[in-house]
Amino acid sequence: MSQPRFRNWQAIQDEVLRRIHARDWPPGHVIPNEVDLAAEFGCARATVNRALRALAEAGMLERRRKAGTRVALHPVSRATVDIPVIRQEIEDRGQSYTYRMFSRKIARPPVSIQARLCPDSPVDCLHVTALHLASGVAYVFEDRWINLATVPAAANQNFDTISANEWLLATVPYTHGDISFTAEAAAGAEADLLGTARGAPVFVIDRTTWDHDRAITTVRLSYAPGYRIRTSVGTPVSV
Amino acid sequence: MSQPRFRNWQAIQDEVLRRIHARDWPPGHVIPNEVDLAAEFGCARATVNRALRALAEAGMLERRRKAGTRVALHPVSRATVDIPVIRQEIEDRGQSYTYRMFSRKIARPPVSIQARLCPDSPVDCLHVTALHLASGVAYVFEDRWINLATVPAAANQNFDTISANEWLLATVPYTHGDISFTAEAAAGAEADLLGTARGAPVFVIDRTTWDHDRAITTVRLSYAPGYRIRTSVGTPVSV
DNA sequence: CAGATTATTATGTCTATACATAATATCGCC
DNA sequence: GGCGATATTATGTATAGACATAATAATCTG
Repeated sequence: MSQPRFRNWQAIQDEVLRRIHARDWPPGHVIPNEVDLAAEFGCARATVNRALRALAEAGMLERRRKAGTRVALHPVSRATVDIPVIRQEIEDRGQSYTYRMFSRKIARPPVSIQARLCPDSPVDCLHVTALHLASGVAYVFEDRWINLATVPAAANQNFDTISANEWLLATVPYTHGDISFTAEAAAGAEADLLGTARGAPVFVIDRTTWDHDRAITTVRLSYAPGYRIRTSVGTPVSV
Repeated sequence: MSQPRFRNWQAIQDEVLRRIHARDWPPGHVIPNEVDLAAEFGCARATVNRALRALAEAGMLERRRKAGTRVALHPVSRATVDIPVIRQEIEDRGQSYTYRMFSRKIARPPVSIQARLCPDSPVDCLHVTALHLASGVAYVFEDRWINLATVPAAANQNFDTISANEWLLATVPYTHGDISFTAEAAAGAEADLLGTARGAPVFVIDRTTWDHDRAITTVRLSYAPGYRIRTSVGTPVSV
């Protein structure tokens, strides 16, 4: 029984997926170990490892040392969402980007914001509100607090030509961030600026970013009606 | 100048990230090639490759053969969102899961659904609506069409005890899917079932899944107010 | 000089081997 | 039989070397 010899890791990945789909290896099933698979596929163990590791990252397999590799019981859909810079997002749609700042002042943030930016002791923050427009039409309203203890340089920026969104990305590197998506009712001023009725559903992205342990900024982005985040799931099978 | 010798790929990843954050390597900068970095770090090229590949997958670097590796110009936040089975999601919150089916009938879907499930020629589909409850409270309303040409077995399932969501995941493997997130106004029956006012903002997930080129199902999940998808971004630095 | 061909280069990957590490299984002891 | 020490096992990772591949740069040719 001379095997067709799977020579690259994608081919092995596809074959493993095929067996999962064909229920040769049903959910929960412990699959053969890397050495055996390498022998069966006629390749090095490192190649099998590469294929299985990729499948584990995609959520199809669960791997534990000594315990082995099993087919995931709950095949969660693991989608990767790219959240681009707003200017980029608009220009990628073939529309022209404009930007209008509405307010900019230094203040102590409300406790809800303090909890995220400076949980230990309140510090001065820069509060900026602005609107991003696509071909002249309101696209997203930005309500941002910048931690001046982490980013003192922000105090010297007036943000009337370049948005805080872009300035921060270009100036202040971050190590990690929290993001959440919700559907909320458009509040007063927000609704007016987005050109929608009060109480209309708006898609909201809340994001807080840090540089190591120091919070940089927290922002609420409320998108005009019709906004949709698209993504896809699925193992990168060469269909 | 004896280097500290970076012996594992995570250490190399951290060092590369440090240089990016420190603006030693600003956005757009072409970093040294793998051979040089391996020499500098005192490790094998494969180890450098592992570190850089991981950073490229995270969106921090852009790599092209021959052209080399450069720091990403637009550091898009690449977030991975796990979309679990609904029962799992509710039970993970420590709440009890219940399920109520509302309607189930075989019919030709409307054109908007046909476009996704059977673009070539209309086929019979199973239309199921149901409500998932967390500790007795409405959690998410499910409006699903199942392609009977792809999944004929679904016609024999009444879905009164097990939800279509779970049955499909356990029975029909899929290769890939489209997902989108929107904020929409709760429509009539939907609003009543979710226990919210009509027109109230609901978070909606639309998903269509395929097995290779054959569409399996398309579903609209509208979540009760307060629903929030959380995720995080950031390179896996060992902070 | 334009266009086609060839050389160069950096990443992509495979191999074989070795050792590290975490988790389980087993054994010996009380 | 219960419990702690030890052996075993599968994955995780590092290494040096090799060849593949894509994209660019250089060169040749009409």
